[in-house]
Amino acid sequence: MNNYDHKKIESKWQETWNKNQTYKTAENSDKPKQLILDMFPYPSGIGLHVGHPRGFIATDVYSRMKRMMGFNVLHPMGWDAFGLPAENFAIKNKVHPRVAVEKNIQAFKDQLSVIGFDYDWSREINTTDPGFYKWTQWMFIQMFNKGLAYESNEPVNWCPVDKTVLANEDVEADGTCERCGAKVEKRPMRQWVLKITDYADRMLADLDKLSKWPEGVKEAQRNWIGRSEGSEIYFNLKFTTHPDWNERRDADGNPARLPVFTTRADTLFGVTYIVLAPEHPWVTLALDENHKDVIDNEDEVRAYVKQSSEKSDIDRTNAKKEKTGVRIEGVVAINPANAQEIPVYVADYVLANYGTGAVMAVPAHDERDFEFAKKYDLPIHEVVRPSVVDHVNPPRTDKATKVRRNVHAIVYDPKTEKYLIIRNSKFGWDTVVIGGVEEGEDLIEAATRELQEETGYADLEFKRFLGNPVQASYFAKHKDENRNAIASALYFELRSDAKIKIPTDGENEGNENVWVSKSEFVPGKMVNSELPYWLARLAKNNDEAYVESGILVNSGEFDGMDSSEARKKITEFVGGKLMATYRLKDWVFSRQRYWGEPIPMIHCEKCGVVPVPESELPVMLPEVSHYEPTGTGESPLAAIESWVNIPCPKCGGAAKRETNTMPQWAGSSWYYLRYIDPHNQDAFVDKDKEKHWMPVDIYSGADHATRHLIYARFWHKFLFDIGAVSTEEPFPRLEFLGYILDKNGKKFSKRDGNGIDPTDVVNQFGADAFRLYEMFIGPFEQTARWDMNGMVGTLRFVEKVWKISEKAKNANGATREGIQKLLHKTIKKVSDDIEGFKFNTAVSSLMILANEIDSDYQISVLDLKAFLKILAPFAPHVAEEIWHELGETDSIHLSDWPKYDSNLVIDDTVKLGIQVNGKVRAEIELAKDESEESVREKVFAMDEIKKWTDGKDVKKFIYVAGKIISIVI
RNA sequence: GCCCGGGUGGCGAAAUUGGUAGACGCUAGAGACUUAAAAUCUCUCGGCCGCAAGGUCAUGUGGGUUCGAUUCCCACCCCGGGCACCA
Repeated sequence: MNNYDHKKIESKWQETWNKNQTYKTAENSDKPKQLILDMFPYPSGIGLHVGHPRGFIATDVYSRMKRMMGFNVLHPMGWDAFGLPAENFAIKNKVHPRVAVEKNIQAFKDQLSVIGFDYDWSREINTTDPGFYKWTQWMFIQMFNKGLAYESNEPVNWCPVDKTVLANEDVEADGTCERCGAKVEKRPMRQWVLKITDYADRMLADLDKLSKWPEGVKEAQRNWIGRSEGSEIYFNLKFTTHPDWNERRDADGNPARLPVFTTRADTLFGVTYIVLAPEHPWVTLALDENHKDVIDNEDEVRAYVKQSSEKSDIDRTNAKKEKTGVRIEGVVAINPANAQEIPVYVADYVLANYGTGAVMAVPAHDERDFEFAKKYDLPIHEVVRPSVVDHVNPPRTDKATKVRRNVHAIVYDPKTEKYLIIRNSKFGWDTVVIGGVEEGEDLIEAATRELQEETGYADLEFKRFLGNPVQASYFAKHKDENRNAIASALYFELRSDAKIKIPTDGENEGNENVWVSKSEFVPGKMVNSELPYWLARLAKNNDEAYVESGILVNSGEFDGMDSSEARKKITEFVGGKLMATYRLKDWVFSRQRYWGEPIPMIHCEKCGVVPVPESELPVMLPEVSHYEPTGTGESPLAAIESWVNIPCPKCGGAAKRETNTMPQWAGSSWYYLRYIDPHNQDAFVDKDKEKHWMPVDIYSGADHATRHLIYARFWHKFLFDIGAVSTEEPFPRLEFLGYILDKNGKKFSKRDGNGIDPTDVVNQFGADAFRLYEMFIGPFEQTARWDMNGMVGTLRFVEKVWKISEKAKNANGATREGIQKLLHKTIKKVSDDIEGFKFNTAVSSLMILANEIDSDYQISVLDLKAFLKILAPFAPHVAEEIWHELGETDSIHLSDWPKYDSNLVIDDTVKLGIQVNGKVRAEIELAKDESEESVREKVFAMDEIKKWTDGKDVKKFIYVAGKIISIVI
């Protein structure tokens, strides 16, 4: 054997594998299947950097192992090539997008080819291929036929730079375009929209079944779908200036009424006004030319609506901004719970596209309403009382409950900055001064009296109440009854130390006045369960809404009811309905750009919207002279009259093609299915083949939690519903790939010029060392930093493998027991680690084994081959080369995965640490199943142990076989 | 603000999920080989005390449970990500 020369062996084997079709997926096979999938790349003009192959190498390793384990493996690759970046690249470089994409794909393939992947290239797909997008269009028509694709004229996100509409998912949280960073505007425009919200509940519920998805991705999807349960409640309107309007009825015979969505129907009695979004249909109606007489301050309202329409979304949705609004004069709403007449406002803190675009405002129990009410001086009515259950003496279910009024006196001494508490030595507790309110007493009198009786302090100044009462439930032992204490807190400051004398027996027995600092004046150190509320109100000066659940008050017959029960009961009571609403919006599906799938629809003057007949698919993307966006809301396709104007397929009359195209996410929503049957002309996938290969066994890729993975799940569920696929979820196991950053923790970017071309690294270190390093760099799902120094380590490892193979081959001896055992342990570990996507520790264990072999080369050729086999997925070229050097003629990658001998994996003896009082003091080698008696004897005979135990009492001797020995003295 | 992740040597990280913390790799230092350098090989490498044996502190911070805690519980701090005027 010569010296290790990666250039020679890598190109040799890549050519051989190609020639022999080593990795071709069998069309008919008795073997069990594995569909191992990467998120297919977007062939950008910049090319790949070292971060991209990480995921591809991982699935390559995984698929190679599975193939050797006897699976029929489908590990395909393809291109997601429609969409804005490809088009923008093409415009900038003055080439046709198709030409640019072809060039980019070739560049990507060149970069990938040197790494030595096991793709079956005969199944390559490309979303811009008419044979592919024919089916994307076909699926769109199926959605249209099921009513899931519809036209809408709602205001949509418009990117002024890319000159196209964006889906909500394409807009960043700060209101900028995800692609170009421009501020996104709202424009009313005719759009195709997919009714993804119809699937919201199922997508949410089925997340729970995806046990092999990272929790974070599922959580992001839950947030994105944003289901909240609540009630729709109807507020009738009363027109005060123009009562004739009160007689009007809608189509269902209802009077004018406003539906509102709320999650807090329990606070209905606390509603003090109604707020409508500026875009609310009722506001639009009232401002309409034809309804001039409905409200009194039309001009003012119109001005406000105009003003907020001119605000950007970012300004509109900034919670920190001060709230504004205008009262609509001449109309009031009727609270259905108590028939109270309440004012109606229009304010832009209410969003038109969430819920019903109208809210019932409960300033006492909602922060936003509270802020608005304070500003416009609207009433604040408490209807939910905070409620605590005493953690020391919780109420008993078998006892009667009595209600009692309490006062809590919070006393502060500004001079010492301390608080007064009572420390009771008899019961061992600290408490604030507490007392009952007696007949005919007000709260201040009661608190002042209690302070004097219990502490003697007589010169106190009452400052203020700490908000509304809090209810505390507890069991009062001395009275053998449950108590609901309605406690009010009163805040006092100490004026002077003047005291009166108090008796120290009776009720005061064991009591002692103590002044404590703020840090001790906290729940946990003191028994009062209400204390957190008092402290918060002390800090916030009572200037806060209580937004939690509690016990209802001031709510008529619902007083005393728990919030959660009241939500249902009050909704029923006022004839509302329980329902859920979603943050998720329907998917805006059209783009006013050239480089996308034409939407296969025809607009006929007579028949309306008619889908292109399926026999005429695909609707080919026509050639145009200008593919730059027009900016008018029409795509460049609209300019080609010969293409646009066609006879209606239904009536033969004059009709026009739809000129919008689909978004980039269309093809990627189902591409994985096409790999199964990529050349099928009659169906997007043959049904039997689909049944055989689906679901995808492993889906690996970067963070697309809220875009691709939402769309693809929705799309797949639709295909399932029309019987086109056999599973409800496409990807039962998702492996989330961490990014690779540069040495300084920065993302690789064209602008920073910090990209590292994998081809350069492969040229220098070889594909095998590169692959090993990409796997060794850290946990697969974790972000990693690229360090060229690390490449040295894996290259040394490959060279070591080369060296030990040659030495072992020449030695041609038997395997030493130590190596034998380690080999079998390593087989187990590598198998388990690859299965669990823990590639970094798999590589590490291979290194450990190589080091062990390197110590004396006492390994048989047979065992050496087993080592090569488990190395082969990571370093396919060098493993193949040595394999053939050892006389094999078939590919190592088609050989069988070694099995480990379970007897060899377990050690007969084991080294245990010996702890004395929790500290490791010595180490001992014992038989695996050594008896406790013999262990005890051996341990206490050891000098290192005698040193610690001599002359001491051994209180405890713990021996956990195979784990630890622990001595307590 | 709410919800997910995460915090371990100079660095990337391990640790059989309660049992000897720091495997494996990088960097650094010392040495061998060499005319020299590179490559390679050997040794050292968490902090502090010590010539050493050894001791002691140490897995973001502070408490707790336990014979024993990186792992479990409570409180808090920091970093990354998702959502956020969502009623």
